[in-house]
Amino acid sequence: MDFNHQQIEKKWQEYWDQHKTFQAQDKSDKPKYYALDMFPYPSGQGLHVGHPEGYTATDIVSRYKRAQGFNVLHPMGWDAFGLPAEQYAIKTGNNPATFTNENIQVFKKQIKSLGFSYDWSREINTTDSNYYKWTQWIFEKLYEKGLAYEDEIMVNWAPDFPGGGIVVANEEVIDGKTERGGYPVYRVPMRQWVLKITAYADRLLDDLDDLDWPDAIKEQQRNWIGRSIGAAVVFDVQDHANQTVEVFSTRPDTLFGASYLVLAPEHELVDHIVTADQKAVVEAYREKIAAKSDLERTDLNKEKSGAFTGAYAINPVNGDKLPIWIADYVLASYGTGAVMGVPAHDQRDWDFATKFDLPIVPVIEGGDVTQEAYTGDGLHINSDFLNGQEKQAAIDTIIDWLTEHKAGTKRVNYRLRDWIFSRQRYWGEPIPVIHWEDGTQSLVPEDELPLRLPEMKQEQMKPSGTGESPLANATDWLNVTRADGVKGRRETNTMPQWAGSSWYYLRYIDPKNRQMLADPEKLAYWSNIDLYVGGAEHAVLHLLYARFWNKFLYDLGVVPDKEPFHKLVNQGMILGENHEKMSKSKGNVVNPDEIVAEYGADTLRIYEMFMGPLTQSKPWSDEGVTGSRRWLDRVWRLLIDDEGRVRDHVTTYNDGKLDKIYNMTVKKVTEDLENLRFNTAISQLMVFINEAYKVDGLPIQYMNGFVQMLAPFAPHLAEELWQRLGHENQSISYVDWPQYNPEALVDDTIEIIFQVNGKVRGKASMDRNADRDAMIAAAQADDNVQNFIAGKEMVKVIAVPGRFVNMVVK
RNA sequence: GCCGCUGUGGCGGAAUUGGCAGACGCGCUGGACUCAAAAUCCAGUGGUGGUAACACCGUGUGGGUUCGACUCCCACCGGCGGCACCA
Repeated sequence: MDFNHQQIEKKWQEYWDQHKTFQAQDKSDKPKYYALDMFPYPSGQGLHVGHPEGYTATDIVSRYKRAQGFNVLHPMGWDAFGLPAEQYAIKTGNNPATFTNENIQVFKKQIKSLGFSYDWSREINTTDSNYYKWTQWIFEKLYEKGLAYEDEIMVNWAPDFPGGGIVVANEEVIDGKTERGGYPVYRVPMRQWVLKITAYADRLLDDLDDLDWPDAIKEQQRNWIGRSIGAAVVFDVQDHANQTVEVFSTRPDTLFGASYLVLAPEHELVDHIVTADQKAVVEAYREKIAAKSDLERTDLNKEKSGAFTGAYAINPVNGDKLPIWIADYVLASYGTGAVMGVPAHDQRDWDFATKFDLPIVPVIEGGDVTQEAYTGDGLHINSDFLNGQEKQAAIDTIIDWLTEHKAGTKRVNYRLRDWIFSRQRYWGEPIPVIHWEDGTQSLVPEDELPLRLPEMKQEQMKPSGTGESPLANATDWLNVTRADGVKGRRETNTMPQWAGSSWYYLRYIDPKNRQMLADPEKLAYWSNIDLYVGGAEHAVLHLLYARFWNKFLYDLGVVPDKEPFHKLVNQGMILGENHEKMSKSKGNVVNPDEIVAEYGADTLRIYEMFMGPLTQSKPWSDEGVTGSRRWLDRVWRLLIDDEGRVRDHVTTYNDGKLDKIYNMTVKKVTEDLENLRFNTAISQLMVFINEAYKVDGLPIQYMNGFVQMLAPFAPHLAEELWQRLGHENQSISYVDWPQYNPEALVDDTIEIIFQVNGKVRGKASMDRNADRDAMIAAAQADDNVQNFIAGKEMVKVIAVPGRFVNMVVK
């Protein structure tokens, strides 16, 4: 008879709840282990089969670590601010808070049905004012340190976004479109809140080296930060004695090859230097550019464009007159917003110079600059004092020269921009700032935090579409008066969804603390996170922002570690049966609730872990699910008879037949768990069960050990078996992990492979201590080996005792 | 275009430091049980040839290093992901 998963799973989930089995201890002599999942956004869609994959992985590790004697912190919470709830609220008239809480309840029920060993007493919710009080507190600290500021900057404006136009961060723009929904993004100047993540650029880059993270993610962060080292070079402008143009170049050694300068169209100098006869051309060009979205400026428009300002700059190194152009291939937001055009040695400049017929002067030997730019190394030519030098030497020389002549300096630039932090939305943390009518600005005092979101009606929640936030409609909340009678208006923008998730891992450590973000002693005990599992899609959003906030909090002395997540693992995606990404439109979506109802949570857990390596994407298979259930039934039947009693062949007598396979299994499963190789661990458990079916007597000791090893994977079934095997009133969760006896793994005889010219021609069972000569003799005596060596000249014999003999013949 | 990952049976995937390729599971085939079916248990299952022993071929393609290569090196092809005028 098969086991009744519905009954067993309900029973043990209730047991765990009632006994608070998985509550982490705040104070303990045990070593700690902190296993964290990326907390979900509780969407109305409910759980997806991708969620349980990462959650099962951390749950297995958590259960394994508890059995190893660790005090384990394994929490779960809700990243519950976000646009979908607000859009739904606007559409239906629901309150986003109510709606969000309903979604959370659905998610929680689904997650609980999978039997994860979360410490639910530490559950957090980013939309809870007791939580976002501290999100606001961190913002205030950033503000006080000058790292949160308001500025008129070029922002990413997505006017078509559902529910009204919105500003998004650079990290949220993919191919000139919004990361969510794919709406076109335009660069427009707006007054917005910005966090100075660039102040941490070097540390964010350098500290990546010590992290145990997937290379792909580290590489993405490195690219995103994009540090480049070069020089700033200052050019005087002809006929404008008080104007200079500063350019940034990673190749200052090519300065003698500069034939023009290019400013970004938005560069402030343009208006000052443009000549009367070029003014119309420049203005027309700027208008054309302004109407383009980012996508049109990059992807769809590889052809260079630009306009001549009529002005000339003076090359500091040789006094040459260089025409100053504007062109949109130069970005206002990077470097100084101006470049020197060296067409001979930069492909972009070459394209531009070719189009506008500007001179191309080679200054490095090599390549054919009439065909394309030459970017390789070589000896400098046409370069006065740099002639004959190679690239690096020339760079050093020119930087010295520029510094000495006050015409430039060494300079480091980053691709990383400051984090655009304000959103024109209702459903987010209010930014705790007040704008006073006397023109000053102040923070909401710390003792007045949290600054709660006001309740709003459906129609008030709609953004105006002009960039004004809906909170501007909350008149009672909006207006404040100071003790001295000065009137003020609250900041109406809210924080982006990434705010709450940038520090949530800290709050689990002390979730109910009203005095501080978290108790320093508790932080010291639990830091750092030992294992963090989540999807790779957060490579440069959540993971970069969280590192930034952690470093800031570290500088404040609030957190003890300079990095939040020492070990990060990205689970692969679970694809549909047709090997494509699951999506409603493709009709290949699997609902975990159905699997749990029909086959049980243990089956889903085993199946998702057995599919393949955690980090790899792999397709779903309904037949694979039934196979996993079949195996659990097979385990059950091995031990339990039709009446629900332990079978007679489970015995205290050990005939030794399972000694080797049992000890091998303990060894392999333990090692695999340490390395998150869940698929091969399960496969080893299967091998053990196959062997157990072949013998007459099942030693109770081995069956206990097996059930313990099964417990992290299939906890409900394992608890039930554990109880039936005679362990009444005891959860398996804290029973010591089984040990193996290395001696049991060693056989007296070993199979030795006989090779001829590297090909296997025979094998024989030999004493494990057989020496080289004995092995070679045995090989030569083998009939089939004889067929291949007879009459041939023996060139060489390689023999590794205990393994193989290889005879090389000619 | 640049960077990272990846390519193994019909399918998902195994394979310490280079040392028996295909563990385990799915699927399929056969057998046992059954009046029969399902379920279960047992066995087989990379291809070709052979009754068999065994032989030859085989880890994306082509070369190389080695006694020996899925594993290391070079070149190329396909798939996935990221970045993409960042000077």
